[in-house]
Amino acid sequence: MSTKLEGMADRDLAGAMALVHRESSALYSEIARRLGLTSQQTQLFCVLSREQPSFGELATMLGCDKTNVTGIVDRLVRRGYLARETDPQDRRVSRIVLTGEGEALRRRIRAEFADGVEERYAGLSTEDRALLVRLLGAAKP
Amino acid sequence: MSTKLEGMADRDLAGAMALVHRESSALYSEIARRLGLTSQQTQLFCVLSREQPSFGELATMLGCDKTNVTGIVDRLVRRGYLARETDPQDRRVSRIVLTGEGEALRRRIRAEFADGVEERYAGLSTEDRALLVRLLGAAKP
DNA sequence: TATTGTTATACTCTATAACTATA
DNA sequence: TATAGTTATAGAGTATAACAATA
Repeated sequence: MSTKLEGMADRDLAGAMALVHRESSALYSEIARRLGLTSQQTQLFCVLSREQPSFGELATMLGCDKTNVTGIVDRLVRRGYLARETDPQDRRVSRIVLTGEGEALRRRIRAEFADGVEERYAGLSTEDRALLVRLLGAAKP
Repeated sequence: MSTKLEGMADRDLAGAMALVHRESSALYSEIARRLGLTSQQTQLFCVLSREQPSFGELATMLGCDKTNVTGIVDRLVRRGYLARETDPQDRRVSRIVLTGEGEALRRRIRAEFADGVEERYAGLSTEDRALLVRLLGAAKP
């Protein structure tokens, strides 16, 4: 494949990252279309875990302003996937909670995303895949 | 749909990919804000090379519908970064051309993206970085 | 006073369908 | 007829600023 330049490693890494980003975006879009969601909604389900983030925390996770989260969550509340819960510790904060339907959808989205990634990297051995995970996770902020 | 997890490697890889995707999205947003652009516009400059893609080709590269490209390009034409050129071979197709200003901006954006990636993976040795590039590029479609 | 989530505004991105001009 | 790009439309995402409730 591409044992390309060795003085251009950073440029190569940036290019590889840009490509990976486009591939993941395409995967999110594909899953979204299949499930009648938007790409952003799909990504929201991917960052949600069982813990219940506040609107501010979710904004940070999604990398967008908190004002956007209100709208995105609203539409998913209207469709029955999410609910708001006031934090008893601090009544200013609302926590985002998955409904039963929401949890089922979340599982399906994550499984489909994992399938897409699996298909993309099917050519790698188990060891190489573990190595890739390690390298990607290295020196995380 | 697919063979489930052997261990948790696939889940881990998917999680790592989702994280990398969010990080790159954040990087694009940050560069965009710094330069007074949108995230999409920034990504457009990152996929543009010296070759001059048609609107359809650019739509494929960006992973969006061709109808969107018209608007995105329009706004960048209005700001003096891009121009349209009718393909003499087939007068139906328009090719997107970088102006001088556009080429300068493209270089700056790619450099800033590369800087961001470099900073993120500063903890990796040169060898590990080359390995990462190789693993990411493996078995590409 | 500071913070959390919301609303208002204005603009951009998005997909679908219908249109035009070329082929 | 088929294709490339455009326009029209409607909805969703985006950031900024101003606001209400709570701390």
